[in-house]
Amino acid sequence: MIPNYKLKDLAKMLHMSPSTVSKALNDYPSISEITRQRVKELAKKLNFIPDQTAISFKSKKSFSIGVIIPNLLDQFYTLAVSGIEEYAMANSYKAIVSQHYEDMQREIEITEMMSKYRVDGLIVSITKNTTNIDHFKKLEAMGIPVVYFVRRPVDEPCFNVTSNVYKGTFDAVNFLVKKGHKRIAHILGPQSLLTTKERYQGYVDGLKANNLPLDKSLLYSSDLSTGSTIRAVDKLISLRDMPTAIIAFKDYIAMDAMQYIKSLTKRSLRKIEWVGFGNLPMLRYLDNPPLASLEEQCALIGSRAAELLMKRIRAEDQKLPPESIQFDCTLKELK
Amino acid sequence: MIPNYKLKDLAKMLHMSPSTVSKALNDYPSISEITRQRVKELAKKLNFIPDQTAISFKSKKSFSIGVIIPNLLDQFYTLAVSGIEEYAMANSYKAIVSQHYEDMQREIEITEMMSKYRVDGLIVSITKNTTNIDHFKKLEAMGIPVVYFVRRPVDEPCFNVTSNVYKGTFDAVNFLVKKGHKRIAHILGPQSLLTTKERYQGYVDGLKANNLPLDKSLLYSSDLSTGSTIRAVDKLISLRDMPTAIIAFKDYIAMDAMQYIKSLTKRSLRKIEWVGFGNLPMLRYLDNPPLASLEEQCALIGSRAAELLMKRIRAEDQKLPPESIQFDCTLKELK
DNA sequence: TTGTAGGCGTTATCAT
DNA sequence: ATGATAACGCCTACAA
Repeated sequence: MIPNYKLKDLAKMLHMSPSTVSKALNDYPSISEITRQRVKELAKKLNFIPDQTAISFKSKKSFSIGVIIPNLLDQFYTLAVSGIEEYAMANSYKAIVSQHYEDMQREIEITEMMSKYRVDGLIVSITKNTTNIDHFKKLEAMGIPVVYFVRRPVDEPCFNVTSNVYKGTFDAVNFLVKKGHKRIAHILGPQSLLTTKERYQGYVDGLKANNLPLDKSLLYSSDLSTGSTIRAVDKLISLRDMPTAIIAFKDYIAMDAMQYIKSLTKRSLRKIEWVGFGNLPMLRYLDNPPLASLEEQCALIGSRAAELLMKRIRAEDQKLPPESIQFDCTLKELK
Repeated sequence: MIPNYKLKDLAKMLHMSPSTVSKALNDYPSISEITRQRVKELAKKLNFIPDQTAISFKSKKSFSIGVIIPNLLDQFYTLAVSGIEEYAMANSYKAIVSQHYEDMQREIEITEMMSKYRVDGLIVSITKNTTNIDHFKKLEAMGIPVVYFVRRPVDEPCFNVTSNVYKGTFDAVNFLVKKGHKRIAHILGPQSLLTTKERYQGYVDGLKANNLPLDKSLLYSSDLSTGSTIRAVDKLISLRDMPTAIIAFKDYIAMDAMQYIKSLTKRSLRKIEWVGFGNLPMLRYLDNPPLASLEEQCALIGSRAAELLMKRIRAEDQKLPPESIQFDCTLKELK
């Protein structure tokens, strides 16, 4: 059984006071080199590990950040979380991850748990149903900074890190036009999300830049569920003048849609080209991937969000002006 | 700005002592009903949140558990982590997740961080290169219980939760034999893993039960990397008497192998049937899934591991006898 | 350069 | 049934 030595124990062994030991371990300049060395040597020898709970208590910091995401099975979030964790660990912080599964009530409960845990800050990607963000505002009011990534509240200035999906969608339209497509549809994401509107605007402007008409019948929305995606696809393929290419809100929608189309007998439908968002690792396992995907910097988005949060945490109570960071998407041809 | 009320604040407002307030909030029987109510009412009104860092300090518990896994991108672990988190949260515990990416050195470092964080316990799936577990033993010696899941140390009695892959592989052989296969190969996982040996034994016994010879040339090992899997496949398909079916250590190996085979010109190879382990959600996106997969109770394995760990945490210093929990795999036909 | 003393917020023990 | 007090381990202002 390895004992848990305390400062006091080391002090006694070294015939010093606990404060001297503490200062030596924390490299206070007032401590003599020789003392510092003696202390550190013994600490190492005894495998002294300062009690983090005591340090947290004393410093009023938990050294942990909360992370709330839709779903860890979505590789976009898996990678983002990895980025967050990496950055956090490198800064002696730990991440506490939780999934809301698109349930706003759950999001609220998790947020409350996070405040009970006394996290020093929170990184969130809200649910598609999050209409109000009082729960997050409450955290901010308690002095716990919140940074959003990808999905963020509408109408509220906030700290956030996102992909430039406006430009991404714009690029996708250009790409498809160059490939000869003129009937380009777009399956939108949940209407409530800002990131849905941004893609939409990129789509509109992309068409305009190519002198293509905006045809509202080429626009359907999916709530991200497979069923909803299928309904959108059904609408699009029942058009007299079908689209020849479809830009999907994200890779998973493209995959669901393509799976569905494959299940249909009408083989010509398989000629419809797809462009998704994410360029997620799992695409490599598909026999028939989408034509292209807009690669997002998932892990980087996560780590920058963490960085931004840490900056706010370090700023303590001083109010910093909301900051938005955007990363470009890169269109990758997949076949 | 919402203030952080303390026990002392409530006490002052209620003209009571802090200890009475504390007892009331914690439902001590010695506190009168009326006092309890007055206290709770005010606490609720002021949104009083006890300082968890103080409670942790006082109680010498961090109320957090560490989780170390190979890689969050592997859906098996994603689901296991979800199970762990769910169980932890339901018990007012938080999970701190970290990935070792098969790097033993990293595993050691993470383990050390976890002890610095003073986690109350640790749940681990070791790396394929983890030859010694001194770092985990050290944690145990410090009074921090460790529970392994899926991948666990060889030669050491330990608390662990696994899938019954012996029976799973046995079932797979039976299944393939019933389908008419006689040349059944097995791509083993990393040799160091116990769970590799267990599958192997199930394979051997499965063949025996069906009066099929054990042909060592039908056995190759993959270190889980795509390259290594490809090399195993190459060996198998260059045999004069090729296998007609292959049992893969896990779904990802089957997927890598099938991708590789698809890239080859010899189309007949695509008739080789595959059986994987996991039946992971992403399989549904494959146009040509393996013939079958042995479904594992990923989330359940995670939550039971958490449950086991909590039991050990609650047992404090009393030594409990090592416990092994196994869940059956269920063979699912996928096409 | 080192030591002393007080306090962080909560809870447990003991006294009233 | 309630209150006073001490203690958890560490840090830091201040004293020596």
